[in-house]
Amino acid sequence: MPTRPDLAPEAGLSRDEMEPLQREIADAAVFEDDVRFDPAAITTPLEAAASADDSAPIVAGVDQSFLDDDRALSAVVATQAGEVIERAHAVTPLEIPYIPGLLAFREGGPILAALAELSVDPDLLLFDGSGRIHFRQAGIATHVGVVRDVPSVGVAKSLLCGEPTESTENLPAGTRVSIEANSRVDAPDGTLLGYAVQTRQYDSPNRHINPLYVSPGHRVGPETAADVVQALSSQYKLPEPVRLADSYAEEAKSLVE
DNA sequence: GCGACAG
DNA sequence: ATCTTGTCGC
Repeated sequence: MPTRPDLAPEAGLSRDEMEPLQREIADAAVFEDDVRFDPAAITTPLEAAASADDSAPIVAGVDQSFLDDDRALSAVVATQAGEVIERAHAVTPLEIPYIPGLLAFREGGPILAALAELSVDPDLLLFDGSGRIHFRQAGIATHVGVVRDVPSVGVAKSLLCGEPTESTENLPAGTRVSIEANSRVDAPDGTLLGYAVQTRQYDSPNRHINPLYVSPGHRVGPETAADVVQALSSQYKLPEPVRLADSYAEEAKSLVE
């Protein structure tokens, strides 16, 4: 499967050009497993401690922080068998504001720049944001996954669109609820877009934690996407590579001016 | 016109 | 996303 630099998310396009481009992305995307590694081999440090795998899949988390009103810092943290093997970041100017549905055009440039700084090549990319759970089935995880032709997963903290098939209030840890397409999504009603995944939950009856909204980016099906996120979320709500990218995005600010 | 809306 | 006080629970 080829990379698609021609479909890169460029800020500078008009809105009337962005949306058709997203439909092309969705057409090029593969929303089922097409990976060259064993998803079951993705582990957390503790589980992997026994064997310091050189052959374990490389999973990278990606996240952004902001320096000004007009510069983004994108951070990538690559992990293997639960250990950090490389970190990279890039600072680029922000060209457009945040618009729901068009996030990839705001943050895609910085992300591609940070990925270019990475020397290892990841087997799987985890993004802070949606994949197929998107109006045109082309969230930032899908867009970057297709452009780079790397398996990817979207991990969002809130739901952009789509409809949970049952209540997602106070789900027990380890459970998931289907998210299906509704009228706001460019797919037949009822299409499985992803899952609300409860990676952590409090024991107490009052306070509770909201689920993550996990969806295929590219070359990963919804079940595998949810499985991988659960496998990588041991101690905290967010999967470890995303959490690490989150804190590195903050930490790397001091390395800039 | 009104509501919904990742980061 | 970012800012920031207050509150809950272990």
